Amino acid sequence: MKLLLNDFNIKQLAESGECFRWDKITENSYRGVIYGKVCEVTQNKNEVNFDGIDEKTLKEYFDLNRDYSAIKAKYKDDYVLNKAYDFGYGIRIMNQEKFETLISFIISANNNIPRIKKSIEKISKMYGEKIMYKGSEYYAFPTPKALSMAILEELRSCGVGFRDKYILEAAKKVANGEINLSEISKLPTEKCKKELLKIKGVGPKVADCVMLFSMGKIDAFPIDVWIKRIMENLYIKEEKSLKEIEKYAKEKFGDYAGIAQQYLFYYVRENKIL
DNA sequence: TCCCAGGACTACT
DNA sequence: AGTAGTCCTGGG
Repeated sequence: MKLLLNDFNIKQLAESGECFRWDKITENSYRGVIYGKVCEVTQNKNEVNFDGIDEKTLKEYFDLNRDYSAIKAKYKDDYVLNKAYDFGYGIRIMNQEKFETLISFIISANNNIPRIKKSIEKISKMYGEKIMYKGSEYYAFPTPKALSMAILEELRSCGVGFRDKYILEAAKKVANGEINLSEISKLPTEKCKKELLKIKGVGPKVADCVMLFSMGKIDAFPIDVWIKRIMENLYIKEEKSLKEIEKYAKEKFGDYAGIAQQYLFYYVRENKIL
């Protein structure tokens, strides 16, 4: 299926750090394992070809119904943000699967992106279903039930380290219904966050990432070390606590704080500024 | 060898 | 309420 898209760049998305299951195939094509299927995206300028996934799912996953240019235009007086928008052109806030996002960001704590990706691949291979695509094997991210039956030592062998117990506990809670992620996602952002924080291994940053990248809560503003640095150095001009930075960001960026966050993050990280 | 990585938990005030 | 110390792991 071919679509003409503005504000879409699969390369930027795949490397943005909000998703972990996209890999480069050629210079302009990427493959991702999403919603239990393999999706191949080939892009030439604004002409984007999708294979493997239906249009409805794609529009949901890539947030294609949102007008990013209109949102960016609201902040045209913000010099830093505009630099970030230009640099990260094509980044969007995706709607990924909730359970996968929860586990992925539990793994992300005090970790780095290459290792996070490696761990998720291993977990999928060990507990997920095999998918064949163009003659290659891929593995879907496991269901809560499948992952809840994992053995701790096995999980540890996926390179997740001390997070093994958090992953297993979270999977069990989702599998037995103690936590219902889709119900939680219907709550307003602050209440939703409160529920997510009940899960061990989920702190403020991870909860915000889960809400932003899988629950459509684009006002969520995850604060990692990079975002802390950029906010303190380029906006607030002094050191602040995480709570104060969050308050400042939500006042400054409003309902679209999460979108601003994602561009700012990509901008500072890729340029290694600050 | 030590240090760090998109934090969170624990154990203290 | 707020804050040091500690934590798997592997790449530099």
